[in-house]
Amino acid sequence: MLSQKCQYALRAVFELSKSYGAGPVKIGSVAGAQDIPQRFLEVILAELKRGGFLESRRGSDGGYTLVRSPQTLTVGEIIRFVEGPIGPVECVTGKPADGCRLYPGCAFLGMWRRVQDAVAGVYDTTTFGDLLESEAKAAGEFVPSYAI
Amino acid sequence: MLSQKCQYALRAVFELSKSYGAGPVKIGSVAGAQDIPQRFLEVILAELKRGGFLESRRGSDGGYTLVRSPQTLTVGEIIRFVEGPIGPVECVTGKPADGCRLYPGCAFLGMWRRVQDAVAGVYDTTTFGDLLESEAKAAGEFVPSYAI
DNA sequence: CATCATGTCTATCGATATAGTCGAGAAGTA
DNA sequence: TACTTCTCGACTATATCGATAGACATGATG
Repeated sequence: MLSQKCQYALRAVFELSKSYGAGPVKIGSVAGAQDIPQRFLEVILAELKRGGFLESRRGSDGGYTLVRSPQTLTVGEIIRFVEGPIGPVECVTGKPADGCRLYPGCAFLGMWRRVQDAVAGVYDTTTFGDLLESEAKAAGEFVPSYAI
Repeated sequence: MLSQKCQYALRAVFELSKSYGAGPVKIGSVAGAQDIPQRFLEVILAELKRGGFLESRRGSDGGYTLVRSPQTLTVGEIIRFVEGPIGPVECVTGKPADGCRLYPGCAFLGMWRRVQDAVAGVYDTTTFGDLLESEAKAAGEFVPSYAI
């Protein structure tokens, strides 16, 4: 399960993707649009900036800007930055010998790797550009039932 | 990331799979073979018993027995019992409206479901019988480097 | 029946992570 | 100057995790 913080980070980057190339977006605006506690979001955006994903400006007309194009920025990059390595168990995320006394003969290792590959495969092939498309498509398909 | 407890549970069931049909296995024996703190394992095995996965006998010659054949028992069943539903976020594990103000138009929903399907796909198609085979195979391939 | 070996139950504990808040300050803009 | 916005560091409450402890129940054995 991804942490709430990580989900907020993804939603924030997604929101900034919408305004890519259109000037800075204020924290309050992102918080409102994505339903994120503002003071918490401040912390998160500052981290993402330090990670090189965002730029910022202060003062009125200030706000945050996405550095790279949503078309090339993947969900996996953000998740790894916020959460650390992706994977179901420590044996396959970093130093494998770490405590696993059963390594490398462990019967579960193959399964863990299959899960890891499957998950990382999805996250690393999904860009924020893709997500923008998804949302546009969903909005297009959505037919409000105003008709009786 | 799966909890330590869940990994212990899987290793314990795996260990019991080895003795399926061959009488009860003591807690201490499982704990030793799989490197699990015994008092913690007691708690875990008791839960698995309550879940209907194991049977037990007390006294000397006592211990735990796997109820179903390793060939039909999947890893997914154990994980769900110990951890609850499988999935990267709450939106796709149970009641979806739970707080997600953006549901059902959420741009991430499709991705979450792809991840969930991929993960559950692996866990639900891996039986403890498969794991026994993996281990046997790994043991066969393992060539200790005694040769100079 | 006494005894020993084993599982069973309930409670507790310390450490860590999570989710979030707060106040003061720095840097832009008008 | 005054206002707006980001920035920084500290802080806190709560929950969960991983694990342990003690008392008890039950079965086998002699």
